[in-house]
Amino acid sequence: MPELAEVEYYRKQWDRGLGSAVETVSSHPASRIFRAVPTKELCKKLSGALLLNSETHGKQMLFRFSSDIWLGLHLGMTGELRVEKPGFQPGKHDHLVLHQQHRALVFSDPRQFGRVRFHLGTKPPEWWSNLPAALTSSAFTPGRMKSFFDRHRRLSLKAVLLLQSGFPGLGNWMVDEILWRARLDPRTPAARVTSGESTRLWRVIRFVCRQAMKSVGRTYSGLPAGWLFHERWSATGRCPRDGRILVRETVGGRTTAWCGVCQPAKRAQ
DNA sequence: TACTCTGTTGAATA
DNA sequence: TTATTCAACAGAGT
Repeated sequence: MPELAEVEYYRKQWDRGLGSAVETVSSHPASRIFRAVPTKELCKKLSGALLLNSETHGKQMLFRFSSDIWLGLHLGMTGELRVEKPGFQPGKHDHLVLHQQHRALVFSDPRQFGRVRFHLGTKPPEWWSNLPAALTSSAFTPGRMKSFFDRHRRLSLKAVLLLQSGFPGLGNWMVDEILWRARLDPRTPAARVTSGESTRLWRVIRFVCRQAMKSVGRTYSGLPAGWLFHERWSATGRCPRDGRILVRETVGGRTTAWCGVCQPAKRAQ
């Protein structure tokens, strides 16, 4: 379940290949992750190109190569990037492998919910430039968040925060963590959030994103004790604040854990 | 063995 | 237009 910090972790895996040329490319062209991408052309173009830099935006990754080549990757649910030894033989789930002289850069995804994009041009592709404001950037303002809530008034907070068009990079556990910290019931309709709660929520979003980025890793084991994260997976998980057994229900179509005591339901008006 | 659950995106449906 | 449901896929767990 790669969310923004985990995506950042995977992006960095490929950093070891920065400045080096791709010698050959292997791929499973029929794999779903390529969607409409012309794999033949992608392999041909990337062969000989230098990996110049990379960045993440929410759950999206963009790798820039010489000769105006851009490679966009999305890990979906089970995708991962890793580095293997030179001459690596791709396994069943290794859909795209960039072979360099001293290593192989591997994109692997058993369930094929991930996605590869490909762009040629002097400027970044449109699907990259048009991404919503990053949550840790100055462009993500309380006002912007409020107007997003206004556009999705009837949706539960859980569902709204999962919308990548408003909160790029948030995933299931991060949203639960955020709502727990902001002491808001995940089922609360976006329209019922008061301006005070909204401000609090905005601060918590930035806090959780920054902390998650600081403890970048595949397992999030770097997250401080006392976070909901450590409790929310098990059926016997308890609220780190008051020790109550967490409620577990499907909200917004996703398994959600919250504390019925410190995240009280709003009464009907 | 057969079933359920996992979690993200986007298409289909309401 | 907006909200909900479901399919895509593979594997781990019961």
